[in-house]
Amino acid sequence: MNLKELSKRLNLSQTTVSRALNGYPEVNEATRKRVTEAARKYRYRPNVRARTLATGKSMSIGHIIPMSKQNELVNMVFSDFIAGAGLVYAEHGYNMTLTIVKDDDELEAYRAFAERGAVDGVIVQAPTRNDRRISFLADLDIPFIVHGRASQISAPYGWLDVNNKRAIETATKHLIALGHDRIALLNGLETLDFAIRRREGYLAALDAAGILEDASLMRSDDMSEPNGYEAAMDLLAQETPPTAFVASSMLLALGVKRAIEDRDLEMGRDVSVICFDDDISYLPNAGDTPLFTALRSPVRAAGARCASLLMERIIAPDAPLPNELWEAELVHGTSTGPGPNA
Amino acid sequence: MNLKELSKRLNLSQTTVSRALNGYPEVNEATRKRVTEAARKYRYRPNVRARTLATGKSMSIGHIIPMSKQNELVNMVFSDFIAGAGLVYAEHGYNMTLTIVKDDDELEAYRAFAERGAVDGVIVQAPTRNDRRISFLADLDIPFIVHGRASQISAPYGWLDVNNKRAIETATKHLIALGHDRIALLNGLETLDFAIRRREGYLAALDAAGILEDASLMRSDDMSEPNGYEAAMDLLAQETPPTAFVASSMLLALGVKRAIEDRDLEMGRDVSVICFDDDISYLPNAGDTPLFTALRSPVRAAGARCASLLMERIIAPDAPLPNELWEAELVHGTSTGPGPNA
DNA sequence: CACATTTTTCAAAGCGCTTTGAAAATCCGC
DNA sequence: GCGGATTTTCAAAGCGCTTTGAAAAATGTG
Repeated sequence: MNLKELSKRLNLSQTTVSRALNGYPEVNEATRKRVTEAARKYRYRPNVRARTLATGKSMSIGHIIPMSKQNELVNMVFSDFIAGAGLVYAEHGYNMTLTIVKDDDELEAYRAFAERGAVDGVIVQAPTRNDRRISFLADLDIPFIVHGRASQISAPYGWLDVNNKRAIETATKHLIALGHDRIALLNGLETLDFAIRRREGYLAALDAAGILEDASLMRSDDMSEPNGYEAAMDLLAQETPPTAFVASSMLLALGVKRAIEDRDLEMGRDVSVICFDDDISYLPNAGDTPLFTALRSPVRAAGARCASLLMERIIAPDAPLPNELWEAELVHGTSTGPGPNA
Repeated sequence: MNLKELSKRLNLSQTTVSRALNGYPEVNEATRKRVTEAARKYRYRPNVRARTLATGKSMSIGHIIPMSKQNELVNMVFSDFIAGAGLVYAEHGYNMTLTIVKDDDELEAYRAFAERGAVDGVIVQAPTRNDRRISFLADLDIPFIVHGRASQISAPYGWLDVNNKRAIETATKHLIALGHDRIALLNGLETLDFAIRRREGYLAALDAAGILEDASLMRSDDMSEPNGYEAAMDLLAQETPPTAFVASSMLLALGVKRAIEDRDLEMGRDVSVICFDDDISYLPNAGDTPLFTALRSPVRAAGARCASLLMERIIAPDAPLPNELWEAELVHGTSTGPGPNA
């Protein structure tokens, strides 16, 4: 059943039927009722392809997930992020167009989205320092919101970020206050902006305490459990192993925990661990006393908020660009305890 | 730059330009070259909305992710599944339309996809015993593939499933062979078909060994780490605690592991754990000797295969419905050891 | 009741492509 | 160099909606 048939059945023009259904004021309430009832009766549903062509809006938001050949892992954070975003889209009548691309094709995928009119806006995730996507999208003139920031980009753009530097600075200071001074950093890939900021936070805390940085205590890799394990095993095997770890994700921290146990040590007593916690729904660091002492910032909420900001940008493209910096919250778990200087 | 402008620039009709670009044979190679070059030069990209309207195909596959109010967790398996599927879609020029819906709106979301022509096919995940979506989609006459099966549905439909019963039967038999007879089952929600099959496998193995089933040893809940922990803590506190666990996911197994350690026991020595392993990329149970003894079946590969099957169905809707049953592979890890009867 | 206003409905154009059916151009053999 | 076959190009219709600008109907006013 399409509009033509429906309007024929009703002895009305397509115009009137369309307007009745879309809530335009210039239609008699009696006929509107007649139309909506007929629409229900005949199960009329406007064809979305025709509608998007006519309106010029695709009512869809693009998310592009790059998948590298080296690190085949799709960020686990991602699924919670889109869960948050997706619900907001739905509330606004939008849906989400997801594209998984090999790394090299990434920019091209954004361009395809924009120039072919496939989506009305996009979300950029995990920006690098000087992320090419940002100016690229600005040139394409498509609304977008960055989850994170690209510190080397000066031109304004809309973003929502966690204060990664302060979060990790707080984490590190917490360990220092507990009496640790050999503190390892297991960071994410430092091509990513957030990882760089986290390192800065780590270094700032050491510096404030007069602790010299030690390159051998800093690692940077994909934030998977095995990588956390490997790095921790390696570090714990040093002559003077670290007494504490700052991990950039809960998965890394789980790897560290496994390494600690493998060496017959106890987490929270022999070795302290603090991590950044994205508050993933199926891997929660929860309870009255959570497993890990952590800096928590829920990624699902961030997804929802990014979606809202994007919706607003689409509605009002000339409004000032939103910039939001969220603070992570320190939660006390069982993974930290007094260090050698306590 | 749209088709009209481009063809004007080239002094050709829209027909010819369109055909040249879409590789139709009835166009002179010389003009085709001229057209493709001009298209590149002017960065012409066909508008996807207009194209989908004209062709009647949306070139998009729908995935619907329900999010319950009770258990707010988005299945973790899901993100690896779509990573596999997404790449296959891309190869075929399709992309993925994702909708996150509250539970109640789920069927309606499928209907919207189908009747509004938003997608050319859908994937159904995590079917229940008598999943309403299957007949619903069959009625809507839209190509679909089910990841899993709905055992109470007799009408044919396309599916790809893991032999869940045999996998868990093998797992349980493995534990029995090791000398265990008090074996707990931590299952997923038994509204889901795969969970029911897994329980059947568990019971079949017990039965074959003449072990009486014990309802107090069987749990069923969301497959999250905390649920695994809670269930295991509870079970290990019984007068005669189980000496082995069959866990329906690696997250549950991780929870079990934590519980075992909390009770100062050692996994693989005091208590054995075997799990179903979806081989999630960022939470791998890998290495020469993986942490968990497990029945492994990679979910990303399943996603890719489901996508392929769906592409085939779209191309040839009258071909026989594909049904594929995959066997899980037993991998030996450190989490199992001899039981009391060894 | 005639006229101006407002409300309601309509026919037709347009969104940017693909595709049909026909016309124009080219080619071929004799 | 001519008629027929073939290759190449084209104008126009159509996909199913929304939206514009105008007409028709209803309402109000003096």
